[in-house]
Amino acid sequence: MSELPKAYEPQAVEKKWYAAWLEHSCFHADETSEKEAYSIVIPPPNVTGILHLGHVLNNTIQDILCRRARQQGKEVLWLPGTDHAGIATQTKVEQELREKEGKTRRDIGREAFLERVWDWKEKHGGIIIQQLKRLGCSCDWDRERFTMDDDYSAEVGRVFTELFHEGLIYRGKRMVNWCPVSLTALSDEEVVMQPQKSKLYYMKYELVDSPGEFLEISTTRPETLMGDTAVAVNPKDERFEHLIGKKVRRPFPAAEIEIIADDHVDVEFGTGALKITPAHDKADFEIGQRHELEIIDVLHPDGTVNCPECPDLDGLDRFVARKKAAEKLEQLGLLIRVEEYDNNVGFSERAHVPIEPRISMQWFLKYPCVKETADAVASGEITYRPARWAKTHANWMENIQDWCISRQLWWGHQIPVWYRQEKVGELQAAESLDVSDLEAGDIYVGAETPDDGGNWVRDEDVMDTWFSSWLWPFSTMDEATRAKFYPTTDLVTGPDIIFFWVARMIMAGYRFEQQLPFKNVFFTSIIRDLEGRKMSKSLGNSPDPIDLMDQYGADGLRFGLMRTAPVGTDVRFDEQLVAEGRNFANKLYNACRFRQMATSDAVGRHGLMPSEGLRPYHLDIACKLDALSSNLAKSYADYRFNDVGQQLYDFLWSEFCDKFLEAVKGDLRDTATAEAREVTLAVFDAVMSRYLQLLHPYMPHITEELSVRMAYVAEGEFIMQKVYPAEPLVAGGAESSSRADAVYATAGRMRNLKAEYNVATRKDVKFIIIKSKSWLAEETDVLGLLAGGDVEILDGYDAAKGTPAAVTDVGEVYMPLEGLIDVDAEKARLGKEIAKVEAEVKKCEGKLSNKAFVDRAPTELVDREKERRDEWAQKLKQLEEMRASLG
RNA sequence: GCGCGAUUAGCUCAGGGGUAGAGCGCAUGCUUCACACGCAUGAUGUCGCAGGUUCAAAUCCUGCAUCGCGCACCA
Repeated sequence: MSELPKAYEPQAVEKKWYAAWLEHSCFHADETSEKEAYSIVIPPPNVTGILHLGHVLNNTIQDILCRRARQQGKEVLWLPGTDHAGIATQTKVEQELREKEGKTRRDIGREAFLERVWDWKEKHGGIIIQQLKRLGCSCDWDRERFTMDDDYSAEVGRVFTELFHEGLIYRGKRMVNWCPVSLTALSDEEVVMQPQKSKLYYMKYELVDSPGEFLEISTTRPETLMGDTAVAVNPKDERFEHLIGKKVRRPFPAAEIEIIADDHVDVEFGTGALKITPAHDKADFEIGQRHELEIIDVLHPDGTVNCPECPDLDGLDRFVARKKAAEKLEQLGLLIRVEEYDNNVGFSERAHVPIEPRISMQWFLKYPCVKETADAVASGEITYRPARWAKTHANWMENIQDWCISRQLWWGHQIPVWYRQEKVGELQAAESLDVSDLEAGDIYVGAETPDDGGNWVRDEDVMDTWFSSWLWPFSTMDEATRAKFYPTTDLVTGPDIIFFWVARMIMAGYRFEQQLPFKNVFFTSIIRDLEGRKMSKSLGNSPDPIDLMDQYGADGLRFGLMRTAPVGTDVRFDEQLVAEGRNFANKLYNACRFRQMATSDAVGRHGLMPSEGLRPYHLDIACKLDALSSNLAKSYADYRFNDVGQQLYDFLWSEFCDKFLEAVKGDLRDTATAEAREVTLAVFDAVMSRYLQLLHPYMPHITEELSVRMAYVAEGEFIMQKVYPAEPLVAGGAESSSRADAVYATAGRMRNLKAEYNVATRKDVKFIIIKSKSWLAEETDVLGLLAGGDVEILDGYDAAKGTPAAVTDVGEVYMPLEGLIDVDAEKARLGKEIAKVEAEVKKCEGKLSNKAFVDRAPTELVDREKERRDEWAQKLKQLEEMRASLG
């Protein structure tokens, strides 16, 4: 080890250990194990996805939980896989097809197109998996699943069939969110509202009965005017009361439409009169249903106008048509004015274009087990962390609407419904295929084509991708695995998919497995850039995790991200954090390198503390290691990962390196006695071997590397498989700790003195200590080492006037400096210090003279305050004496 | 509109009824034989604003402000 470079180089090390873990099946979960089960299913990333920082955070947390569970002796299953991501994947392949061959999917046909998607999947599907491996994820890759694996697909079909026969899945012509780019229906959850700068057009329709009289109407969508079948006013609106039931002229195509009264109309908004286009607006559709209005669809699926009666509009894109329609109104003298108007418009989450409310034939699901799902979270049977997300969950469950599960795509699980061929033409022509319209013998729902010899055609639609992901926690497991590992223990995911995924999985768990799918859900933070913006490709503010790993190592990235990832709020990502992670790895590496330079003998391979020759520093660091271990357990119990990281950091850097290693440095030099060296090496090893285990979940690679190099694990063993010992390293040891702490604190004061008098840090100085603690003589060697000087204990000391001095926990410290003594300077310095201490005394006294405090605060608090006052007063007295001695 | 977060050092963030914390950055000094991805020392805060509860509030309560996020939307 001594021949290794000064700085830790993670790249080769990380690669080596990941390969070794894989080779030895360290990640494989044994379903026949007797050990307690711990399981997580990965939130399957899109098969075409590329790793981003959100994935890194999310999967690092899962890996930490899994590695920690292994250290607790559990049988761990982390089940990985990918999601077919219907729209995203299909869009990508279609785009490629268009760019390379200038063809659409319809040009090549369903079968050929699907072949292409599978090819694409084979080619690109493995990327994100490789990236997760690079990060160190300890998934059971033998169990890797894909949502379109044959058996998984079979499960999806089975579930559909079951729910259909139960009456929960139905087909109907409804108003859905239609994406004019993807040409498919979307669920409500796939629509994102975005504020828009729109225009509000004020126009007027002439009254049929009173030519020359007009009703003023405001709208943002003049291009759907051709589909208007009524104008609505509020029945309570006195302005229009006399018009209800009368007719107005729709300008184009010319028609007479009725003025109706409906409560939905807001009297305050616009002119108070609302044009009703039942085919192109959800609210209008409902009003239309109430008043039995005709539904005129004036848009094609791709968002272009479908209105042959208006040739100048027909075929135009909806936004072009909007301007054109406004122009037409103006020419007709029917446009009053146009106002700028800010409103919210629903956009397709994937295609980033405004969705079009559209009536179409779709499959819907009435959610099963709604009550169980709401109750499970409300009652705490399933724990949401942070807890506030439970409210979001409850909110959604209350307002739940039927789920549109069909998509007009090809890539996905095809709806397992067959129609009798002869009926199809009829049905398609009629465009009114309600299930109720079909004779029982004309429709078949099931896995295979009915084999009655008839001609059957399959429903062309596929299912929403989430309709397969909601089965993920159990459909990914075979029977034996399910028996051992279901329900899973933890789920780690983003709060943005509570509706899409988490709540639906709970429903599916109850409905199909009669059990909740997981016990705890941990919602990760959303990672933002330093300006607080969401990471996105278009902004280019999303650092590539692979670059970061190249630069800082996977361990550095993991540690840096985890140390700052707050519980429950967004994270502002700063690359500096990752650099700190790398620096930390380097610090650890060098601490071990230091030990190996002293001797490559692994004195402490047995991991026990020596029973003899221990000094306070040895016991102190062992005590602190034990404290660290139990404090980490508390933080883990609350899923406070940032806390865990911070504690791991502080222990190694402040306690182990800055204090312990500096204190025992002398023991590792050639000048030390063999015994001292043995003890120190053994303590180093005992503490470090455990510390590496504690750090392992956060930095798996470097801890494995060091454990093996330092022989903390036997040949062929891995730290990742080693159970953390139940017994603490030391029992008690508090006395040693306080003695060590006093020495560390005093050394600090002595260094202060040197700094204040501009004595070079490295220059050895002679210190005199009087009125010292009885045990101090045993520790002067270490004190001198830490402070950089020699320490002499005297009964009394007649200090030259102006000698720098300080009052410490172990006695009065003097730093005689020949030629540097300046009475005035020392007086001034002491004066400052006295002022500080005086202020402290006053503070304490003020508090203690407050009768209310003394009477009403807890006694131990008052006592503590008194103690503190006495200590300060004592110190003050000593300091004043020193100043007095200066004359 | 309804709901939920956040507001602490220049930056990123911990903390939490009883002495304001870390890392980075900054200043000064160190090529000290583990580490400059380092060591030592130091400076830096009306804990968003205003009330209230309390012996005691940065912390609990109420209101407000600013930023952010959900949900619902009026064409």
